[in-house]
Amino acid sequence: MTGSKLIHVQRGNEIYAAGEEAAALYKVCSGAVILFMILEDGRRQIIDLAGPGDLLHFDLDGELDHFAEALTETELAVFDGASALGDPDFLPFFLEQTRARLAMDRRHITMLGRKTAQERLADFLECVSECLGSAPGEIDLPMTRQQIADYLGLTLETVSRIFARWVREGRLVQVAPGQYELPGYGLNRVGAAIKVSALLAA
Amino acid sequence: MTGSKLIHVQRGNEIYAAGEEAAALYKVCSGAVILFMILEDGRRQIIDLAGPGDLLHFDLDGELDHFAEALTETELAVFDGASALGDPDFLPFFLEQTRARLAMDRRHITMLGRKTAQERLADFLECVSECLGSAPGEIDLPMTRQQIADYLGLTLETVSRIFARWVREGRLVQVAPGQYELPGYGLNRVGAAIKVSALLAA
DNA sequence: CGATTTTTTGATTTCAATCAATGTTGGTGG
DNA sequence: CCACCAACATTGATTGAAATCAAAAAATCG
Repeated sequence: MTGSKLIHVQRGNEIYAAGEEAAALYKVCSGAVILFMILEDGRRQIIDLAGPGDLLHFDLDGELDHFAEALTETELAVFDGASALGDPDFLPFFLEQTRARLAMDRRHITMLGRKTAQERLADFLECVSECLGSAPGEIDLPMTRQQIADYLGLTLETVSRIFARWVREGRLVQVAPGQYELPGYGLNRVGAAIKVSALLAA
Repeated sequence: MTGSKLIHVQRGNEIYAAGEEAAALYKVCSGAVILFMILEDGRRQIIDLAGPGDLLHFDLDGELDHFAEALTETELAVFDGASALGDPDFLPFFLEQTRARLAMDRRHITMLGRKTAQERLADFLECVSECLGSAPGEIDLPMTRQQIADYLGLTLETVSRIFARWVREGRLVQVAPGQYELPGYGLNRVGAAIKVSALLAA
């Protein structure tokens, strides 16, 4: 990336805050980032997860309307958006990123508006396994119950209960803290997608 | 718009469907459009409202993932996105539109994930009064209860009950079918924004 | 190892969904 | 013009999924 500099952010640290002037664009090189909004009374909603290759926001000026925080130790390329858009190589990447982010957000809206707690968590695990890319059938979850709940529009207790139920019913195996596995996945490793539907089956 | 043609769509008619190849971009000239997704079992979520000046989608190729339908009689400019992006006047407009749409979607996510039914409806009325621009303090609502519910992630009964309660409590006045007014608005017409907070006050 | 954070689990409540009529409105044709 | 019909909206009774309240248990960290 021309004219970019690299920064490191530790787990849990803020990258930018709502209200800050949008001065730079950020691209994730390694690690994972959560983007979120906070209501006046403290209610929090995580908007998006960003992994390697993703841009965090697309604002070239004005105030940012959301917060960004490192979920794990994260390396970011920081650069000036206005000048980068002059680069003919950068523009298609920028457009594709915004398009992809809009598609993610549309899915997120549909999930929050119309899906049950269990469906949301299943969708989320599928999304995480793609997005933060672990081996197929395995899920690497560097998030607390509260963070998952804030992404899904639920409470941490509800998230905890659903995990507990799936593990109790043998639909999900916890191999380590923050690491889960879908049992019997070896049998149907047809594609890359995790068969999260198995989590919901009656 | 260079190389564009105008089309008319009647209220309730489909503009495009999910699964269609993204061949053209659409800009609303007059009227209003809803964008929505439908789950396999028929649950529907309205993603966005588009009014005059708005682009409906931003996909230059690939399959569209959502539906677009005219809410009122609508006039649309249809044009080729790929060639329009070559136009140096068009690019900034396109970028600003995607940015604005992302901001709307983030607010929508936060609303669906973290707000109560009443807060959602109040937010929605505020959004509609800006977006489909009626006079300040007045709200023009060309949508059925079901459509409002599908935007807010609620049922039509819940939406109906909240309207009924606000009208009963004198927080909202129905001047005509689909037309509401905030009473006492003349006193605080400080800015352009409707004081929806009055709807929620204890 | 102690202290703090995070997670689990249980009991109870609550908001909105669901189920079920009834009432309105607007368009159409007699 | 009015009667009829089909959408659309309201209202009530009841249920239900997830939130809230409240401890205990487990994991993480210095």
